[in-house]
Amino acid sequence: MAQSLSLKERQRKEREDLILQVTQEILFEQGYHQMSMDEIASRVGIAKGTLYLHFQHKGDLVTELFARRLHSFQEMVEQAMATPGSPRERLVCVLDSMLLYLSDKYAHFMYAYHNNLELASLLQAKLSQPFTCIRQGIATLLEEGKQVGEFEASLPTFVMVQTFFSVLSPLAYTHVLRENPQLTPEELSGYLKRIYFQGITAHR
Amino acid sequence: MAQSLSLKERQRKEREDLILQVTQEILFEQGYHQMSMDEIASRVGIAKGTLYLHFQHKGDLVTELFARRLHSFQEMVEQAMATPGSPRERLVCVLDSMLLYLSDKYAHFMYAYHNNLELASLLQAKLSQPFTCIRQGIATLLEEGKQVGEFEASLPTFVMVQTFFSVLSPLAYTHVLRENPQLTPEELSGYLKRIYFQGITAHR
Amino acid sequence: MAQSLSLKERQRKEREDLILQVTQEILFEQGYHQMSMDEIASRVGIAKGTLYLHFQHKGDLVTELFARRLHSFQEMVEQAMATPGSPRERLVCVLDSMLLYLSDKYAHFMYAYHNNLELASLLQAKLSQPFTCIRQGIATLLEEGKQVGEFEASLPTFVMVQTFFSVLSPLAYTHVLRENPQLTPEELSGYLKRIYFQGITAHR
Amino acid sequence: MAQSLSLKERQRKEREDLILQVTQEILFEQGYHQMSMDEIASRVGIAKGTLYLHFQHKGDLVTELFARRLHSFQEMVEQAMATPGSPRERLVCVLDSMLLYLSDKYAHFMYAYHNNLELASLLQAKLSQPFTCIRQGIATLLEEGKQVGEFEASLPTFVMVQTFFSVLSPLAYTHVLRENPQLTPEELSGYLKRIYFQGITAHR
DNA sequence: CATGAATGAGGCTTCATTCAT
DNA sequence: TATGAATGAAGCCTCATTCAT
Repeated sequence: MAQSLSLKERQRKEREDLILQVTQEILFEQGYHQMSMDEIASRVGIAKGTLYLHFQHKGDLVTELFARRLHSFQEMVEQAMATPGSPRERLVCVLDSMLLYLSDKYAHFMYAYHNNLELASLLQAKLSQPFTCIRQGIATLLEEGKQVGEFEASLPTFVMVQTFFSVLSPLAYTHVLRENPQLTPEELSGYLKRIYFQGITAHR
Repeated sequence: MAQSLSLKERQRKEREDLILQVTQEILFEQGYHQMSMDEIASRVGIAKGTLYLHFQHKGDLVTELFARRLHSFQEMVEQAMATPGSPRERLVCVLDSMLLYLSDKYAHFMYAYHNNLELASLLQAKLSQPFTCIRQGIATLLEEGKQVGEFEASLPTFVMVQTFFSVLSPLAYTHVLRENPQLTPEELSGYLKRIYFQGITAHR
Repeated sequence: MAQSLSLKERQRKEREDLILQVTQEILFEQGYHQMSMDEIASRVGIAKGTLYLHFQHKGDLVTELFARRLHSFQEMVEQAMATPGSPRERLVCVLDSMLLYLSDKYAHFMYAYHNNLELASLLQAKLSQPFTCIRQGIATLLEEGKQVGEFEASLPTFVMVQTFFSVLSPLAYTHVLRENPQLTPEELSGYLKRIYFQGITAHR
Repeated sequence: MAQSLSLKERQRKEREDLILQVTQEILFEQGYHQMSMDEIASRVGIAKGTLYLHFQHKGDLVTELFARRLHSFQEMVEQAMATPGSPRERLVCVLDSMLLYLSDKYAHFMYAYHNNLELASLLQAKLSQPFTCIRQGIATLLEEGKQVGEFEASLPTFVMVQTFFSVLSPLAYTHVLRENPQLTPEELSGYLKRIYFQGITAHR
């Protein structure tokens, strides 16, 4: 009986994941407004009404998608941030985590997020907290690096943080990899790190 | 007679410009989907049907807007690229032009472009050519810089090009300025150039 | 075995009564259209499918509710009609019963009925018979009253019947009580009887 | 030109009237919720979207219908109330107006209003003012009649007002006429007035 | 019998596009 | 050429009803 309940629960979760996966794909292909509930249901292989048993509104579907993805993203980053080592080493670790994350299936999601103004209002509420946490963590690492002389103290931290995210923007990252198939993600990651860290290193 | 036609032509062009200007504004304010033909016509001060005498579809309106803006953007960049000086100096010149461009009224347009996935399919065809030209120009400058030892030769040029655009992505640029009002565009521009050029400078 | 069946029967009837009671409440609170099968099931504490074991359609639920209520209403009225006394006294008795009925919990049901056109088509078939019986009984009393000179003979009986129901229409009755909380149902009942009976009394 | 504009205006108004007329009919036949915008458009002979050029929401359609009908109803009643004569005579005049009103095509509308709880919330805002005015006028006449000894002073005025409306409730009125085709509206009106006025007349 | 997840028809509303004037 | 009323396809969402467990 408990077995059976847990089975149902599992199946429900599996379907929810499938719905979110399909949502992610269509969102990537077509954007938020072109994405229709009909098409999601049809691709998942369920009736339209069934979608609404899981998510009450179209917006909730997308909000939940991003919330879940960002949550796992945040966990990954925070784990990397807790690695022992110098600020620079820890920042490298964070960068590696993020690029690794981007090179897998979730890149699609980040791509959609960074390229759709219309999602902003939907998502801001749910997403601001994890984003702020992550940025704050990066900022702390950068300031520690400034104090030990690793990073250039005359650069404002928030510019360094923004550049950190710009350099490895999922848009740029996935675009480069798509256009240059001979390049491995690791190689690209190496190049980007070199540019970024050399760019912010303190003058001798 | 030819005079009269040319007058009509001029008036037609003026109205087209006005339509595109209004389109740009609404696009920035509301995004592509929310932008309605009704509102464009109403703001321009013409009837909705008249819009269709100039642009056959809503999509054409936006496509043409971006094509024209990108064209002037391309001209500006090419002019900067033709400046005399070392590759690095010319690249700085290009960067300055671009950031100047972003800091004025046209930032709106770039902002909308970089934030709306739905525009991508509409625009890709018309925009690939000028974008490719610009990237090619940057790539040439970077390779010249590698040959004279200014830039790090072991970095693939296309990574350097992509990073060039990432660092000054209008998304990041306008975002930083909005969040940090005490920062002038010139200061931000200085920081970004310092990071980027130090990042790609050849190791001594 | 027969005992067990009868137990089951009793439980089934009890649940049906509960379902109808809940239906009555929701109908009063929200109207027919807003009333959802989900909410009925949830308030009753059974599964939605179970509702359909008792009533095949949403409409049946309401039809049956009204049929049962009208039936008990009819019984009450017929009992009052059988009271000994003059036609006028017996009519007063009927009126008292009806107003008493309206002032208790069943007013809800009458209120809903008199205020929802959408129920009309559903109910007409099932309700015409008891309504006709009641009207017929009132008509008989009125005609007896005419013959003994209590009521004005020149008024058509069916007008007197209709006016009888109009004056104590549950809509008006509950409305007046709601708007004038200082008035007791008994006082209101007294006023209405005075107006009605003085209105139909034979001229001297 | 002005002619042409006025023609367009007239046609627009004519169509609006037609839409409201059709709305009234369907409302009477089916009730508010069963009434679909599709059916209205189809019966009027226009496209669904065209409805929305005249009325922004389904609710507005009904609200506007009732507002217009009540407005003309109110005007008629107020005119009757201004007639010279004793309170009783003026009240008779009002009653005649109202019953005349009910015997024409607008009875449908009153029927729908008095029988649909779901309309109440929609309409209350727009309708409370004219209704209150009318009731207030009736109340004033009744109180004048009490002071000159025409009407029974011991009856609360608000009960007399409510009974006034109950006796000539459109529901009852149209029902009686429908069931008794041999009865003319004038005859029915005479009977109802006799009952009502005899009912409220002061005891000698 | 009881359950409740799944269904899908149907309703309201928007808006790009057309076309008669 | 300019207009703007009219169109109707398409989208989101609800909820009565069914049926496999």
